[in-house]
Order: sequence, then C-alpha cells, then structure tokens
Amino acid sequence: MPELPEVETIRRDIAPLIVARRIESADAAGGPRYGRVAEAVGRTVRALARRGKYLLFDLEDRELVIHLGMSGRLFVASSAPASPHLRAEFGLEGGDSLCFVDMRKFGTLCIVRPGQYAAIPTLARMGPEPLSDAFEQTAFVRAVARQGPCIKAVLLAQKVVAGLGNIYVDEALHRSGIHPESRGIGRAQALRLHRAIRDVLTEAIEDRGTTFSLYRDGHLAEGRHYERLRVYDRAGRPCPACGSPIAKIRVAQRGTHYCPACQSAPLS
DNA sequence: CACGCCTCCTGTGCGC
DNA sequence: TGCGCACAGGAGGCGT
Repeated sequence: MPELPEVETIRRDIAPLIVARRIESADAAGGPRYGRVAEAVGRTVRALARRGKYLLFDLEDRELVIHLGMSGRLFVASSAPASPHLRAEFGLEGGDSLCFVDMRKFGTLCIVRPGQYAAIPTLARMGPEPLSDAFEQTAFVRAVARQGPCIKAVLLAQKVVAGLGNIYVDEALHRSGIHPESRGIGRAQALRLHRAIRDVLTEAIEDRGTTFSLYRDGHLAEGRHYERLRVYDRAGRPCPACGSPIAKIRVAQRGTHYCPACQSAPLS
C-alpha cells in the first residue's frame, strides 16, 4: 500500500545511508520474481530517485528498480532480520545491509540498463510527477474531460498522473467533491482535483505517510497520516465536512470510500 | 486499441 | 472456541 508519500518518505530516509556506498553482495530469495540482483555487485549507489511509486537506484551503468507493492519494506540494518519474508539483501561496504522485506510478494525488484524500462510498462508510460511543474493544469483538465473509464480508474492507472493509489485517490476525490464513478470531469472540478491531489500528497509526506496496516518507513516506524484521513477506511463514520455517513462501494475492483452528500452522483 | 476483469500472495478478522 | 472463508490491493496479462 505504499503510495507516493510513503515511497518518498522511504527514499528520504535511506538515501543518506546508501548513496556513495559500494554494493559488495546481493542475494534474493523467492525465485525468478527477483531476477539478476547479482548485477548490482561491485557497483556504487550514486543516487536514489523516485518515479511514481518506483524507487530508482542509480548504480552507474545499471539501475535497480524497486516497487514495494502492497507490503514491501526497505531499510538499512547492520544485519538482515531473521524474517521469513526477507526477499532481497544487498551488502554495503562498511558492513550494513539494504534489506527488502515483503510479506505479500506483490513487490518487484529488477535491474535494468539506465532508463531502459521496456520490461516495466507502467514505469515506461508513467504520467507526470504530481508535485512537479510537469503536472500541468491544462493537460490534466483535458485528460480527465475524456469520456472513458471512471475518474477513479483513470487516477489509479498512473498515466495521467503518477503515484496515486487507493487511499489518496479516495482522499483527493473527496476533497474536490467528485464522485469516484464520474466520467468526463468538467473544467472547474478538474482544477479542484488537480489542487486536491497536490494538497493531500503534500500533507501525507509531511506526516511521513499513512500506516493503514503494514506500511513502515525507512526506519521501520509508522506514518502519522492515518488519523487525518477524511474518507478512507471510515465507512459509516461522519464525513468531516458535512457529517453524513461515509459510504463504501466497489469501483474498479477496489474498496472505495466517499461521502454521498459532498460527492454528488455522476450523471448518466 | 482500449477497456475491464482476473490473478498473484498471505495475514487478519469476522462469522458461524 | 475454533475453523474456514472473505478481504485487502498494484500492476501485469489476457480476453472481448
């Protein structure tokens, strides 16, 4: 469940601990899912970047790409934990290990040539970073105006905007008063949604992410944003804006939380 | 081509 | 009390 704020928090936590250090060993347990980690050995971590929910480790002439999936944790420890869910371990010069623990195995890890993302189609076609200038209002308004899949599916697909998952999609739609099953969003609502996406992600980063159940930051601590959620995991409880009970439905195969009073039903 | 549904995975929590 | 099943979901993949 790590989404952009959680992945960014982990990036900031572990970058100072690994940048400029050489990888001296690499081990993966879990079969072909985590292939070719040995190519990291002997290379130095030059930088750690993030694109959407992907972490990108600059290893000079290689790039290590990690997606945390539902339950992935990434941290630096003096020795790897005795966890049955330890999927990969990178030994760093000086004795520490970069550890990847992932209970549900939804996470992925692969090594590619820098910028060559053909094997990772979602990353290859990733939309603009929502907290950068690349997230332009005009392009966003045009993209969500199209009569296609419902707005929740559009936001989850990573193509129009990067980094949103189930929690922050529900939160951004509530803040902008848009029903999750709406299609063809008008200009005024699209601009409110654009603003809401930036606001909710910024606030969640300030809170070091949302710990709903399994998420931990780069120091294995919980995030603090859960208590500030307005709709996610709040079915039946009062909407913080109007007091109506939050509803839970199924949209795009995802549990979807919204306020029936604040987020008007889509026309159709 | 694009949309929508299925699948993977395992611990948790609830209902009977 | 204990068992068993539904549920949680990001993204790849496949079928329509």
